[in-house]
Amino acid sequence: MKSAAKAMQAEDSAETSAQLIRDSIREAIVERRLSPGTKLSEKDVGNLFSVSRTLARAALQALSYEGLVSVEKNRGAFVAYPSPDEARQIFAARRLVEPGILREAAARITPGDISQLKQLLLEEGRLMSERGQTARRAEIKASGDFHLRLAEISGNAIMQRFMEELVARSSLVIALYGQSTASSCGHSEHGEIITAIENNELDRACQLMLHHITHIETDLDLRERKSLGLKEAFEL
Amino acid sequence: MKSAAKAMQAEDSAETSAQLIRDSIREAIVERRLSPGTKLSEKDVGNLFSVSRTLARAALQALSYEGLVSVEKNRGAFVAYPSPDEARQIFAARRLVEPGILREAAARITPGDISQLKQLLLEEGRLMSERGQTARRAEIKASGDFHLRLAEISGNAIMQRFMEELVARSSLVIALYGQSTASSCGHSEHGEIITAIENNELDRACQLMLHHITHIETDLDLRERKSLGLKEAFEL
DNA sequence: ATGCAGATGATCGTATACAATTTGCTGGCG
DNA sequence: CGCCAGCAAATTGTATACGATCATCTGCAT
Repeated sequence: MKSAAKAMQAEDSAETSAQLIRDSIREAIVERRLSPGTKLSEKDVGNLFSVSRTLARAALQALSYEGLVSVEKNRGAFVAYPSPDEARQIFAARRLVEPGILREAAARITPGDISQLKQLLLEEGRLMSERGQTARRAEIKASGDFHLRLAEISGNAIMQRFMEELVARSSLVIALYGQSTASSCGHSEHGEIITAIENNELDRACQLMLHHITHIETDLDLRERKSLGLKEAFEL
Repeated sequence: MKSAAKAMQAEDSAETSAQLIRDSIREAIVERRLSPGTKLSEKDVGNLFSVSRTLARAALQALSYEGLVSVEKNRGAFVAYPSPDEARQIFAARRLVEPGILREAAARITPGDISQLKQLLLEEGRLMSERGQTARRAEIKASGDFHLRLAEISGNAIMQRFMEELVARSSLVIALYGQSTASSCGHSEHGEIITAIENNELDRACQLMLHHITHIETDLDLRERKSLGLKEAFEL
């Protein structure tokens, strides 16, 4: 397999410090430890990770390219506060790409992949029944990982990166507009998709995926929340 | 229309210097004034734009997130040199998303959009018949703009940005592996797609789009070129 | 002559310093 | 009493400086 190449490349690039900080902050955002709109000052970030503003700034810039933080000139960086319209676009994008990814993945999937996905599902179910914030966070992550794993199986690194961005931003949207305190993702729907793939019912799997994404979106209340600044109030 | 909101936001963000540099370099890459593999040292870039290494570095970082330059730790930044496999993934991604974008665009397209697209086509045709490097460059840009304009019409900013990345990287791939010295994009195919949209033959338009993308890819010779370092020779 | 070791130069990685801009406060004026 | 001008503090924008890493070249030993 390609583990050799990957290891080589990893050893080579060696995750520069700024990337580590970026990953930490991203994880915090996706797991909802950081709320949308929170200010991320360069100094604070730098102090928090014991680096200079230079690296903090680089990390924040990187996150802004992923749409997870928005940097405003001369004002600073903030955890992104996606507008309802942005939220709709995110889910529209997922509806657009995920069936295609699913098809590619189904064409390349191995029995090993399937059992791995099932195990992921089990883990997800276990977390759902647990109580507590940490379990909730882990559940959020796990439910996203299902979609990410599918993208990985598809073998297209570009689509995989794009999906990572979409899933991360989806988590932000759900944090903002989600109502059902319960699971963000219909857990059972993931299972149905897997069995559809197993049975080679590709069209049905795609249908299920579409419904699944729409289902997540339906559980949102896409009304303008808070007033993240008068600016936005007049933009729309 | 939304020009007011856009102007407001533009006035607000005001394109920081690093972004201007990034845009300049990206344009140079897409128009093939910069060849894949060319070294972009921070000092040189800084001198060229009369800024410090700080800003040059930021611009190069940004371009690396778009996949147009690759930065190697402690070695520097280079214009990306996509591998054949990467090239295939880029076109696979386009086949995956462009039909969907086309559908969205067709649902929202206005007569004004259509005439604008046709005008773009005319311009493209005019450039095709011209000689000279500058005409060739303009043609490359115009043929990409067709796809970009479609994404813009679709009204999904996220997909639009993704398409911008894909089109830019496609240009790099064609620069590397393209054989037909002639047009990168079958010009006539763009026209057929538009007429299909006009006639509400949506399925046919998508089919044409898929063939079009595949046609571009077919005109490539996806064999390893040059030897961008023995490193890569052993990675695969 | 060939091959390895150490020095040298260039380039990147990171921190710090200074300039520019914004924000919030304070004080005077209508 | 409210409002605007102007100052002060904080934050970002950019440049420069220093340390670390890598590439190249020289010179000695084999």
